[in-house]
Amino acid sequence: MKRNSRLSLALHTLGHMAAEPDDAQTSTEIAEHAGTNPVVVRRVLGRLREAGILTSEKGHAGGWKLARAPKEITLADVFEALDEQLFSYDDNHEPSKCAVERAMRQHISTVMTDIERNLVEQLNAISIDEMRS
Amino acid sequence: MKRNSRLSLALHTLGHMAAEPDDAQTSTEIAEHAGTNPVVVRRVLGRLREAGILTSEKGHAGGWKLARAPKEITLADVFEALDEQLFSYDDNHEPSKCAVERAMRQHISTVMTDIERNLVEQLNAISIDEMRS
DNA sequence: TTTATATGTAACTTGCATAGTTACATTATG
DNA sequence: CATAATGTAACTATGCAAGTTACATATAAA
Repeated sequence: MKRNSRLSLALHTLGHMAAEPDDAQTSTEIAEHAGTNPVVVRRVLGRLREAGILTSEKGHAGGWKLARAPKEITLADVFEALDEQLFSYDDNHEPSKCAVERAMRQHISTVMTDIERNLVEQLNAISIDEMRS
Repeated sequence: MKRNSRLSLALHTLGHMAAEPDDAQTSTEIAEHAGTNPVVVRRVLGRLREAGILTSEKGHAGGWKLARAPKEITLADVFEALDEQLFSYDDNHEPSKCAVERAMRQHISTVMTDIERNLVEQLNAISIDEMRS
């Protein structure tokens, strides 16, 4: 697997779960289907659980399930749960002493914030359920 | 320096150049001001040169200059020159045998393309010149 | 109550992208 | 010719995410 495949893995898995919301799936099953490792699956799905999108049960007959109806889970929910940085611009700078640099950052930041709001709006309009077809 | 600072370095440098478009700056000067290394500067600015945004001259009294007026250089030009991946979603997959996965990818791709067009449009409306203040 | 089977998670390895560095060839100016 | 700049190859250092191993914990079934 390459980099930044968390979103990919999450959506793929949620897509399958949306088709059969009552069947629990184990991380081993999910990992085999997705061509990765059970621990990686648990790490990614763990974030979705923390966000209230999935539930997990330990032990015999345990596994992972949707925490609510597929129609009630939007793409924006998933993005936020994974804490995906949508843009590659590095925003974690300490304050610069250079006025030019500060001005540039400010401008970029404004544009990015604007675009991000726009994106989240669009992502919120799409549920996992309607993404399967 | 951390990761993905190419855009940051490029904009910062272009900002200064826009203020004094006729003064050539050496990669050593630029590196010192930006707190990095001359070779790194040459690598990043080299991309801007390939894109026709900057020119460079070797030898005594050489250095880097804007290739055209600051008003004619947009944020979109810079983004494209640096080949920045705007979104973190990994799109470089081989075709999947799983229909659910293909459907998810298709949906995401549609949303991303839409957002990206929107972003480029906004970036094209902002020139380096007007970003200084 | 024991056994099998799941998650949760820490600790480590691996792979890859980027920054940083060193060294040197090339080129242009004075 | 000496100086000072870019251009670039080759290497090291760093950081991050995926992948792996190992094991503690929890739960269901035998």
